[in-house]
Amino acid sequence: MAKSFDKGVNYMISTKGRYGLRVMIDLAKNDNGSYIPLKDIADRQEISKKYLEIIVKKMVEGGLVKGSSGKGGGYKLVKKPEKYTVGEILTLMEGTISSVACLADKDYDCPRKKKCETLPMWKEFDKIVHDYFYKKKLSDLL
Amino acid sequence: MAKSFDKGVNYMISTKGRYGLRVMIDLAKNDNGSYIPLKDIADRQEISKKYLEIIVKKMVEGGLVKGSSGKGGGYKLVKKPEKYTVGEILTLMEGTISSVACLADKDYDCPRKKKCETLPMWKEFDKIVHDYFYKKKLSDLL
DNA sequence: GAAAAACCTATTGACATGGTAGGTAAATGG
DNA sequence: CCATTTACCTACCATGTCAATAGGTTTTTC
Repeated sequence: MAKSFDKGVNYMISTKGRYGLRVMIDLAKNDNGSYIPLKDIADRQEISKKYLEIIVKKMVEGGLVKGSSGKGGGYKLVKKPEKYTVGEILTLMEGTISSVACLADKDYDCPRKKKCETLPMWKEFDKIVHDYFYKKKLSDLL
Repeated sequence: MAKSFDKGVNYMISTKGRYGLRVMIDLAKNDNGSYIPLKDIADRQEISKKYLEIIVKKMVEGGLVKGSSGKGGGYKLVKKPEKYTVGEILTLMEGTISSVACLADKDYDCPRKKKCETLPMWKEFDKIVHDYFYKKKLSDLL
């Protein structure tokens, strides 16, 4: 199941974000009111159920979805698809969506910020990224 | 010199890209026709010279700058600042600028591409990123 | 009470990141 | 010609993430 092209290199969005988003889409598309078992999602999405457990755990902790144990259990969305932004999903899964370390931690105060020639560009770019993903709704992907 | 906030997390742009860009800017700003020693750049940029060696090596290999050994040696740009795009610099330093693995390798042919609900978004986003960084020139940062 | 499901804990190998250390080769100025 | 300056080269390191796999426990329903 491992994708070799996914290894090593540092992408902005890892499998956590990509798979997480696909789980959300799957939950939205297959919503019938009751809980959807992870096995079904794993089968449809062709992702190992075991790995998805890790992904979905984060989504439960982050309040994106809720789970129910036992027979007839599974996962479901807590809001309507149009109420989720792709940005909030990716931020939860990736930790941050910032392109550079300097901007990811709001508390970090760079001593070079006054004279840094690149900071304005990173800020501008970060805003573009942020705007793109937070304007996009989960419902836009269905 | 190590920045704790820079560790572990996967940012789109690592120190290689950020420092590399700052070296380029430094070379552009301090261009007087002759070679600029790495020590001077390291001092001005407050980055360890040893680490910068690794960064600059990539830039030489990639043809962004040229170096000259011996006394009076150092590095210089091979083109005028307005002839460099930020995109080409970052792509060289980071390997790729693609946000997701699926799109980074042009030869990779995803078996799910037909039914993937997220692929169009990644493509759209990648284009935004690409356009942003390739329209921006090194000279825009001086 | 069996089955189905989430949930929990641990481990793994490979690799990137962000450096450090120490040495060799080349070119110049005096 | 030789000391100095500089790039250039090779190796190493600790830490952490990534992308999983493995196996067990709890919860719930039929």
